[in-house]
Amino acid sequence: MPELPEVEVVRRGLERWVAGRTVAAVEVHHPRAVRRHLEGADDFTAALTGRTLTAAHRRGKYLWMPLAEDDSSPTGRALVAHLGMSGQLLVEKPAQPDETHLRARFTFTDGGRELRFVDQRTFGGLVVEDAPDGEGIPPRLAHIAIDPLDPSFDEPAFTAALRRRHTEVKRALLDQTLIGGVGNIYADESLWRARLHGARPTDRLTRAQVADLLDGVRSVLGEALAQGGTSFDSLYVDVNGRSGYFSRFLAVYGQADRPCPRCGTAIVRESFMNRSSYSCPRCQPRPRARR
DNA sequence: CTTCGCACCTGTTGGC
DNA sequence: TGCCAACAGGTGCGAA
Repeated sequence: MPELPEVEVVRRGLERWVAGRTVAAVEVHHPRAVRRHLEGADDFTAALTGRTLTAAHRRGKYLWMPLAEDDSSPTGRALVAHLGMSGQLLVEKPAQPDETHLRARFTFTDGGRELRFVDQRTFGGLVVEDAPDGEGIPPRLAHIAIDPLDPSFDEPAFTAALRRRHTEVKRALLDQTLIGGVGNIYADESLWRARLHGARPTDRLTRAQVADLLDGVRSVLGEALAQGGTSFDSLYVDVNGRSGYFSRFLAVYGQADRPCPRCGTAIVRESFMNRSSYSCPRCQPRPRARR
């Protein structure tokens, strides 16, 4: 999945290439792409046709584009998108051949480049829903926490909430109601930077350890964003199809058996929450069993 | 309330 | 060459 840096790269692309344009037509090529739009694909299409997308916003890994005010909708509405594990939003010339996993196409009244939603695994999706005051956050996204790069991120509140949890620290990092935007790659990278094993119990972390962890999260997200995100393959690209370069700078994620950049010890892969976790066994020792 | 496991999909990779 | 298991960057839901 695209995590915060990759989604933010996409948001910037939408802001530049799509915001301010008026939808001419919408084609839904796969019903799963709009499954969260409970009124169905036809209603989804009708809700967007003729409407102007005013801006592009992000909360965690969700994106939304408010629709310009219109007589047909008294309250504001917005096009909400989540990329899931493999979703892409691409801005392309109409002559470009359709992608194998093209799920939806938006054309615009200016006759310029199309917006396409391409999604191999169909875990992502699009929905139109109410967004109070136009620019307000859609209710579907209300449970997603502010991300740590946002100036309004409340560090003391996060620290308290994290230490109140009775779980392992990596689980907490991946919990989007606690902190937005962190996924499997950047959780592992952040934990390595903070020299913490993902299985550390949250209720035993000191304030200093949480501060180190947040420093790790912020620095790795910021650096990844500056590199255009992490792309191992063509599945994670910006709206123009270009890959990011952060994969070169990963210290532990996907680096099993390679030396830790800090101490040279071989990185280990462990199964964790039915997925992979990577860490340095020397810098990030497993916690002792609870007594 | 919190916490956890799994279902939801398609494709690629590597071992036998 | 084929087959099959394991794995891939996420989230929502139901169960305990």
